[in-house]
Amino acid sequence: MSKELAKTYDPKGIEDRLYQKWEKNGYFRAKADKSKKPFTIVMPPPNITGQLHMGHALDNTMQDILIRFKRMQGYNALWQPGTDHAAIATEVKVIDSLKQQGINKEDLGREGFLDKCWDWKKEYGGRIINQLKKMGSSADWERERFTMDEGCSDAVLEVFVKLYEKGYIYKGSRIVNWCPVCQTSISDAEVEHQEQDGFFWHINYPVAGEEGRFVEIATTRPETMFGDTAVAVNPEDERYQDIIGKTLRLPFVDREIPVIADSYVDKEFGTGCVKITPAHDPNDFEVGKRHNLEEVVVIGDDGVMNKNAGKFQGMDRYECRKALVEELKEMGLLVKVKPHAHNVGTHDRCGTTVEPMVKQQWFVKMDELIQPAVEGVKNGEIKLLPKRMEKIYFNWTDNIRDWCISRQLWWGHRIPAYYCEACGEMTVSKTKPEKCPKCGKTHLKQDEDTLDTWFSSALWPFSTLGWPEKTEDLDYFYPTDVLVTGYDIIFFWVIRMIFSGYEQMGKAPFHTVLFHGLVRDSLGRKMSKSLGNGIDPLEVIDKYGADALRLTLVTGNAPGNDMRFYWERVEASRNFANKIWNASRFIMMNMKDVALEKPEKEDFLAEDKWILSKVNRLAREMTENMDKYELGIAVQKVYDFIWDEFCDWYIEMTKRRTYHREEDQKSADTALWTLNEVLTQALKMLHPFMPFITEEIYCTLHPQEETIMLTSWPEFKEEYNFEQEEMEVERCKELVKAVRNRRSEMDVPPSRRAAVYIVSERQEVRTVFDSLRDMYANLMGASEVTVQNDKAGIGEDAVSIVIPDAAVYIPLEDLVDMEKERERLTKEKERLTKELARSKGMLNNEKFLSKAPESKVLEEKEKLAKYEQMMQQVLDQLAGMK
RNA sequence: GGAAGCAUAGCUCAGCCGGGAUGAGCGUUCGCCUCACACGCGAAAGGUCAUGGGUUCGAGCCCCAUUGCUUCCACCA
Repeated sequence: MSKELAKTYDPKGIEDRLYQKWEKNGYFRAKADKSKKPFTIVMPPPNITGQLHMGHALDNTMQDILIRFKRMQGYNALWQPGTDHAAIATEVKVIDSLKQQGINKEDLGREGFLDKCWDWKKEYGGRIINQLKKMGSSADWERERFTMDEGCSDAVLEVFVKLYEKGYIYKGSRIVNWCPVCQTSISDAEVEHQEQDGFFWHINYPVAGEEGRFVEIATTRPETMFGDTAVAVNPEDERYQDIIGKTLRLPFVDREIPVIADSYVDKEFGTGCVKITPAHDPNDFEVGKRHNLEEVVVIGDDGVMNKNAGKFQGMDRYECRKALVEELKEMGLLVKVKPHAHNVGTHDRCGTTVEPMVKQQWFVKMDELIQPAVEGVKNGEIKLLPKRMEKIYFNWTDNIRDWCISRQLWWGHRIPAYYCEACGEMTVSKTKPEKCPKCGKTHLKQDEDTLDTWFSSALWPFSTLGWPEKTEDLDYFYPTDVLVTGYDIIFFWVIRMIFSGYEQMGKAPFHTVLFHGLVRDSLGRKMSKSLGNGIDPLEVIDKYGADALRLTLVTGNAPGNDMRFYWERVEASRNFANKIWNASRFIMMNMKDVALEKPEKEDFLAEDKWILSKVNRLAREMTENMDKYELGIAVQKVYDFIWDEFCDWYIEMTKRRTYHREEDQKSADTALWTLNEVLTQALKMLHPFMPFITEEIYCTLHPQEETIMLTSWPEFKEEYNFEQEEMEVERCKELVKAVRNRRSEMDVPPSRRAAVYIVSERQEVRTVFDSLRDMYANLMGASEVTVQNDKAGIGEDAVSIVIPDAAVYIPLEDLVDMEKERERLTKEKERLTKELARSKGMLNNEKFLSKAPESKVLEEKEKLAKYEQMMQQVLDQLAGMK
């Protein structure tokens, strides 16, 4: 009936084979179908430049778990995949690779360069997709999209034009973050603040017309002084009242600049005098606007000083700083230099210090657009998990600034703005206008800039479903359900998707955002290329299999928490895979040539009902935790169930029946049926976490079945709830553990069997131990088990154990040391004395009795009775020893 | 400068509604090649739940303060 399985589980070969089967059979496909409820997740599109790392692995594992779970629950589960063009990241890579061939971007021209980018996409865009497949991801790959494919590009143009027409997108001359290396503007979200050790240079600016009088300013960036168009002091700073309105002479360039008063200046900080450089500092820019100051640009796009820097023209900004300070010193204008640690904005892609610059750029006006996104999270329409992420979210929305969306790059969606070369009129339109609407001339030129890569990702939940077309998919699958992503892109992506969803679709793009943390190394450090401490998920898969990797990533982790990843944890996961493999192998070996029929209810033994009841409740607990997105808890439960309850207890309990099938075929077959049934259910519940091994075993176990992934998720059924049998078997387990413990303590060799006497005055207790004797006797190495109501016939040389409601005696003549026995019993007595004191203390406490819930009081009373009974046993035994 | 998170067994971490620290994996010790599995089986040792207060009949869990670590945000030149 079943085929043989290898002794140890080897994921190699199995995983690829199964994945091909799944794909070929179209199990991942989701089609709009009104008769079924949809469940949708859009995959955060990985960059086409990307290589699978642990972050992707975690992200995809979580999504796949949810998708597989919902699919088994009967939902029409769509996992919508795709890749991101990753504007700047890709452009940088392509430029680098061209450089290796001695080609530069400009030589190729825009068209030629874009061809190279598309070549790159063709070559590497599929790489990460294949890597995701190695993970077992059950995304609907036939729907794979790309942020720059035709549909997504159309969506981008549509949104751009719409927002422009509503006045939400504007072009303006504003201070932006400029990366002199990448030579493009970047958004605030792309700026990373890093603490650096710098200096505070105190410089004297001579007051015009007053020989020998100076104003001392302090700056961290002296090279910007050529762009100064004022010096500001606080209007209430009494030290400088007389100088407000006077004029200073800017060293080197001999330009005259005014001293102005502005409350932005902090009297306490530095010297209280601030040089104002509107063209190169965001604050100064604002001050400049208030005071109508000129904006003098002194640093070029490449970070080199321009002609406004006088004799320093042509020098790099940092070389200039050095030379300039040197000269100021010689001129006696440098008052002092103080070390000063400060935060410097750097470009998150290349680490270059960002240069604030005044530029003509495109912006999205955020204040109104963000409102529904704020509301949606506030009123619970969108839940962020864990909830603390809401604080981070609101912190950003409360301080929202307009979004700079234009980039001076070629790879990306080109801004659909057209300029008339004759009259300069600008037209924003999805397609290039035939002629200028103002002057009618036909020479129109498109804006050179492209859009921030996140502009297109913001539309991902609906652009991938066909928007702006009114498609059936869009109608059926939107809004999507859950977004799974790292908290590191909450600003870049999550917020922008939310406001875009509300604005374009009138509905939130998803109802839940499940955040996960970072995957760190064994020392808690971020995995990074530069540290070289990263673990490659593909290497893990190669060595231990995708299931082991997935299990490791999801075990012991709560939503939003970072985790540490190291090889020992993967080994533990691999061991678990092997454990299930062998348990299954064992069951199948026993089932060989046996035709199973569902037993009658009365055929089940207590242990069968016990495990059926356990797996039944497991189904409920798993579902509850999955619904709460507590994947770590859910997987822990199925793990414990399989290893502990099922393998270590139930399989062991059934061995006597399955080994001796010839003696009692019915009993053996009932056990086999139960083993098969429970294993099948456990496999189903484990499937979302470990899809490959569960599929392989399931299909071997049920050769007539095609796949586990389309079977239904187990549900709690009252008819399989056997509380009585659970209690009885648990009682026996306690007994077994107690006996094993004693044997081990006394160094009884496992091979030595011994008689066990169980003494209890309670009839119902004796009945349990009596009737279940066959099940547990072997597990505790008993040669025979006698259950009686007194100590009659038990020799003095027996070791004793006290368990609730009973005393257990094991005659072990030669091994018994009476002194040790007494010692042990005395210790037990002490322990019980303490417990009794605690319990009595509580029950004598009037306030506990009056205020605690009744159930708790009852519980405590039961405990007390139990301890009193056990104490009695201990005292009896001590008294009986002489 | 603002905010958040974390602090529980040697290590890495779980711990739902406040009700005996209920814990897991790894590691350690002891005993086992028990006919599914040594990637295994059985047993054990190991915890002032960071510190100090408070609320409560009762606190790892709630409140306040303190310390340490981590992270995010931020235009103090």
